Amino acid sequence: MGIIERKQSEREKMHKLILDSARKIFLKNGYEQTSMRNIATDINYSPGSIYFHFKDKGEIFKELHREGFQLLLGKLKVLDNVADPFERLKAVGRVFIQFAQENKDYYNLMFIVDDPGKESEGAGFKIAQEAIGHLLNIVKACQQKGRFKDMDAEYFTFMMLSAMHGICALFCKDRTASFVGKTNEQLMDHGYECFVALLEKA
Amino acid sequence: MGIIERKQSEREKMHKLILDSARKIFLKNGYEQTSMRNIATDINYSPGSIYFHFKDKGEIFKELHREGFQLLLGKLKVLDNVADPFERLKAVGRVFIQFAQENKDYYNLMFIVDDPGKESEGAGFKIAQEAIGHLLNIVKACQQKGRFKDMDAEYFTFMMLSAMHGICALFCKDRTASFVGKTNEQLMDHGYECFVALLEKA
DNA sequence: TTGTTTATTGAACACCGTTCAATAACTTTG
DNA sequence: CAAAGTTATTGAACGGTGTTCAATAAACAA
Repeated sequence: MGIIERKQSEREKMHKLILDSARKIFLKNGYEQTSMRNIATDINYSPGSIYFHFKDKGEIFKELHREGFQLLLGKLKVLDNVADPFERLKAVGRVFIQFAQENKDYYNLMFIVDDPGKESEGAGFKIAQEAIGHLLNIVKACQQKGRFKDMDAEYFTFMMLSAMHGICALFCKDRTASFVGKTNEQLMDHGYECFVALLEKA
Repeated sequence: MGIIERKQSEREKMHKLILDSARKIFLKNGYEQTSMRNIATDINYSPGSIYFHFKDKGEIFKELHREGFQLLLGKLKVLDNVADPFERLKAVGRVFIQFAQENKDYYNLMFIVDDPGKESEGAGFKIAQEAIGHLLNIVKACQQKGRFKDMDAEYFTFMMLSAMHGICALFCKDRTASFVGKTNEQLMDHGYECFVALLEKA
């Protein structure tokens, strides 16, 4: 019976329609500045209708949150081809920062905006953990090649992530204005190269 | 005529009353989760009255934002006694992170919550710039003693700040759950020591 | 006492996320 | 085909938000 399948596909179409509009508006105006009515108006639907397809605003957030991580992970996966683990580590940082530059709003959603749902739960948490595990493995591979031998791998990974996130977070919140005469991109790129210079001496 | 002075002092008293209540509620529930009506109720005033003393919610934010920076700067100033610039630099980071741990909500207000007012403007911006200039000077002093000689002082400062902020931002947003079996404080403290270890080798 | 400035009020406006009874559209059953 | 049932959609309504503003009270100056 192809009827329930058609029903299903129509529900999926509606799901996608809402999500596409939400993505567009979320990434333009930010999560807080986007209302359910904005989305509803955009797709010519009633506000209440969205709640038939999504439990609440946080549910839409979660889906976009996951999207963002998949996008980032996809870009990081390419680096598996880089044979030397230290080169891979440095490249991860560069790709991470580039991702933030090119997807400022996804980045906000993923790392900065308050998680409306409960933390440490759901697919979003799992995928974040996957990303961290990935980074941790690279660090350990570096150590097996003799780098960062005297460091705890987990704390070192956390520190790496913090440094990269710090750069991106200041960028996303435009807290870079105090460095006059330098563009955001200059600060981020050269700032990261400073960090890499430290790594290279360790 | 002491009358206009009394008037003035009463206006200041009211200003303080609102600010005290706002601080209490902001730092407990967060900026977004605090309403003008919450504040008004707390001090037994009408919602509209607040607008006689503050332009809008963002104006209150700005004042607390400034407070936070003054608190932080006060703690950093103590470190002027540390003679060796590199020791001073390392201590700045430790104090910064400690500040975030002890004043999570101020930290949020200062570095994470969206600035409701226009950026790069007003006293808050000036004080932030002062803090950065302070850090920059320490970095330059380190360079004069032979450290970080091959680095650009400004980019290096930005990188330092990013690393510290990254640690604190992950903490403030509880994005640390993916590191199982470690407390926030452990991650922050040991993570920072990892970073210091890098600095020491440079 | 009258006029003027200053401070306070609370209703009102336009928005928000969310709920829900009503309803329309479509599918299944009798 | 008609009745019953399921599914999707609606828009009003609820309680909340930041903010404005005419009315008002209080304190001062003339």
